[in-house]
Amino acid sequence: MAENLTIGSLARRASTKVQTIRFYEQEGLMPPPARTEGGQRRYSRAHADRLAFIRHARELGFPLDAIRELLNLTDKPDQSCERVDRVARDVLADVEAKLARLESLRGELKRMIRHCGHGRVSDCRVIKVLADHSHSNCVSADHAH
Amino acid sequence: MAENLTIGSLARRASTKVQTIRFYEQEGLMPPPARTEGGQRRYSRAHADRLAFIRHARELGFPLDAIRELLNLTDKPDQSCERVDRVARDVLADVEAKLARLESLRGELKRMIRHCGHGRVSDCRVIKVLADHSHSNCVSADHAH
DNA sequence: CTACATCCTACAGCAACTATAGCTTCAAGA
DNA sequence: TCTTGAAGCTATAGTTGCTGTAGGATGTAG
Repeated sequence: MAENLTIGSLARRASTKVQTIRFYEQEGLMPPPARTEGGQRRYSRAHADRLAFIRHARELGFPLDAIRELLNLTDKPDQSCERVDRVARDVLADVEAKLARLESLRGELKRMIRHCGHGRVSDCRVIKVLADHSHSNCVSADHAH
Repeated sequence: MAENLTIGSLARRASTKVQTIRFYEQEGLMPPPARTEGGQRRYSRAHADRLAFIRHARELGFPLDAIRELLNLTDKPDQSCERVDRVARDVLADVEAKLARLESLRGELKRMIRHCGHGRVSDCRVIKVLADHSHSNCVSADHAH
């Protein structure tokens, strides 16, 4: 069951766009499926599973290169999963770095907005902070000079 | 003082690349500067200030379109700064949305890595979670079906 | 006056898709 | 069987915000 899926129904199942699936094929992440006589793609269950794997990894922030590596590793099930662990840890480190940066941005944005005088542009605190960053207004450390 | 800056020295002051400045000019964010007879750009203090404004806003996560709007608003200093406030709040909302998403990703990645058995790929928990998302392993709500 | 850093334009490339144009195929109803 | 309309096909360009490169011109210090 669920053999011979068209690209459209596969896309609906995976909550992706048709073009994304073709893009993954072009990038070597999805193997080329069977074709009808007229040249249309027909997918098997294995394809659907692979696409689900890719999408879930993408949702977790894995870049396509990392996913490619994970997919290669699953083809060698007897290896140690050290590399898999490594890839996942790299993604986690990346996510944590982004979090730290965004948290500091949030702080500065909130401060900026809180001090907005709601008057005229010429007195606007938001504009002043953006203009005078190097002089005084910026407290956060991660992008000071 | 600080008139007639070359593009290179302006870039050094603003911690940007030369190409980035040319890119901002092309995008209409930086006004075209004076040129020498030979065609090289020479920048004034006003240019340096404007570039600093752009860079600081970028560091805070403002997209170029938003920066364009802010720059237009600073040319009309008598208007209410309501729009400025709005732009800043939009950026903050965007930052907070990204934070929420990354926090949930971090949780799932950590759980995944913690459960990795450090054995063979065929038993790897990380791979299993990525493959079986739809079935059971995923607890987070924001991307469950 | 020569050497060398810096400048110029124009264009390609990055990530990960997304959208469009212009055409063909498939499947279901009459 | 024929027709119609949805969905498929390829190829290419666009998105964001730059960054890098090629191939040449300019500016300035010694």
